[in-house]
Amino acid sequence: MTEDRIGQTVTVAGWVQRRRDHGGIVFVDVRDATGIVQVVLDPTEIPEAHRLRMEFCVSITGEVRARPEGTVNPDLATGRVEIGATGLEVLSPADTLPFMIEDRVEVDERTRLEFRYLDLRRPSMAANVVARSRAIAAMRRVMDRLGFLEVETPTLIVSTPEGARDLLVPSRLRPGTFYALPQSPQLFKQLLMVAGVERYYQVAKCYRDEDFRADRQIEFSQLDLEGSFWGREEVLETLEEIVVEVVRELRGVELERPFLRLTWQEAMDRYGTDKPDTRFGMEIVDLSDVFAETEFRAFSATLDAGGVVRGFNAGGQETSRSRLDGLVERARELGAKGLVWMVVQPDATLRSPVAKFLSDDELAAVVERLDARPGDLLLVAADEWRTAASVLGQLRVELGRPAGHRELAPLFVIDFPTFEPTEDGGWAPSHHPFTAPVDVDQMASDPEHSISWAYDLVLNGAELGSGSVRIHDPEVQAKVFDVLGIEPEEAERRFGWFLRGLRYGTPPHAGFAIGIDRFVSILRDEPNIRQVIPFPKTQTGADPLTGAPSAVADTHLAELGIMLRPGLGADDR
RNA sequence: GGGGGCGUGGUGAAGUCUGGAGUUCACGCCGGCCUGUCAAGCCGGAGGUCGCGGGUUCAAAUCCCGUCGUCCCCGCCA
Repeated sequence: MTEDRIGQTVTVAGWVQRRRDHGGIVFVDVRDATGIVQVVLDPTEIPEAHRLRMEFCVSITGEVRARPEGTVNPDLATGRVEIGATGLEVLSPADTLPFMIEDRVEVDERTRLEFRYLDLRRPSMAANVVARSRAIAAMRRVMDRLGFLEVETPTLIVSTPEGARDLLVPSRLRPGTFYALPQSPQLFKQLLMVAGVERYYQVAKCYRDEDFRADRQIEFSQLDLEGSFWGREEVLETLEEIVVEVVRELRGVELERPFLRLTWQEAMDRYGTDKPDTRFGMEIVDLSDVFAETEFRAFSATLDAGGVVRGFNAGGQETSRSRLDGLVERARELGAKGLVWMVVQPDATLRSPVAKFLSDDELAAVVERLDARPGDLLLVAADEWRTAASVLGQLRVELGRPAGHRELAPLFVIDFPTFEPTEDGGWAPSHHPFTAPVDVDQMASDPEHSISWAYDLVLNGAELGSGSVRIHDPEVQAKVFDVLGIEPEEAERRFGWFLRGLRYGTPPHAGFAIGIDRFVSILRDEPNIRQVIPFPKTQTGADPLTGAPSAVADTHLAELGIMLRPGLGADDR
């Protein structure tokens, strides 16, 4: 609706974004999915103009004309023209709104979800819907270009008690038994490789019944993909193609390839996390050797016990005593035994509560290692390696993460450990039990140091997804189960249907899954994924719009052979 | 399972610390005036179980206990 339509008679249908009723003349901004245009109504010709209210759905006919001198609105794409109305039809009036359809109003999120259909009319939310669609379209475009087949897998599957809690669906035809909703299409996509599909992808809904977070919902979407005769390189190259295409589509920028790669060990050592945010420095530095001979008990005791002393330069920060005490408190919350702060003075000496316990050489070495300049705040932790890493990593992010996230820093973390220790002294898969170890013999003899062919995609410090080269040899699979303490009988009972499939000529294969909600929310600068999910749930799993989850009729339960335990609070139906 | 923030006309906020009449501001809604606005303006009006329950007090939005809802975080998320 621009100047090239001047003189044309048009009909616009949409919603009343705003009305400005001057009595003798009425201006109405009409909004549809494509934009906003100003309509001018003369109440002497169209008396109904006075009745218009926000969000009425209307159809207006009139002539497009140039706006009079001095009334052009440069903020509007259609601001040089207006429609002189000759006819007005109210297609549907609107009740008084629960909130206004504008971005600048912050509304309680529960209310937004209860009236999500109105919330989605807000420009930024409408743009999120568009962005999500375009992101998925870009993904499909790449997959199609690379010769992938989109294959659907079932959402009512067998429960495999492993990983997250399953969501269960009772079976009517087989009372007392349950389907599970898939946590991912993992095993089905591997069987598609056995089936000879070779290049598979799917935009898949996944379900994990764990507690909610800003970046976690009970149901979410993944771009799931898998390739036969593939190893890690093929997967990572494909991922780069996808990420570059989606970022180009949503941000209009061209990411550099190849993406940065860090091994898991490097990521943990330098950033204290397996999902580093590399948009800023403040890298963590090992100081253990600096304090190898230290007199300072807190450090020497930790080192003697096999721990580490590490720190990072937080740069220029507010260094009031209360702030510094707060950081120490925060470190304790995060599990550290303590935290040592040092503030670099103008003469390059260090102000620190522990300075008097440290030698001049040690202090000088710290300044040098951390490249410290006057005004810098240095944070040092002495602890068991993993604790030191996670505490410093968390503090680094809290002190350094840039506001907003316009920059994009994608990277791959590779060479994940195959296992992580469990509380009872055993081993749990750090990715999943179908992940191929790099060295099978070492995996069996030294599980602690075994590296697997697992990798993550990280964007701005958020885990966008993970994948791995899979085990295609039943012998290797059996050895992994052995390390995990899963007896062959148990493996057969839980995964037999899948393991049988591996015994009929399984091609080597590898794959990945990208979290679509997280990806789009980062590219849209949204602080949580609910903003890019049209109908999300609250932190307690409720949908304020529909009232889900709800109690159901006793007759319905009886049909399923289900009797509820008393006192669950859901029996007030 | 645990820690923290928030809950006040339809919406957003102030008032809560330090108890004293449901008080205030902006938007919306209703009525009136108004022919060039674009967050229109001006005048008038309606609209409340201060989330809910209990307690302390002469008196509770305010203090205490409990509970519900919501958000953030830890645990959890192969």
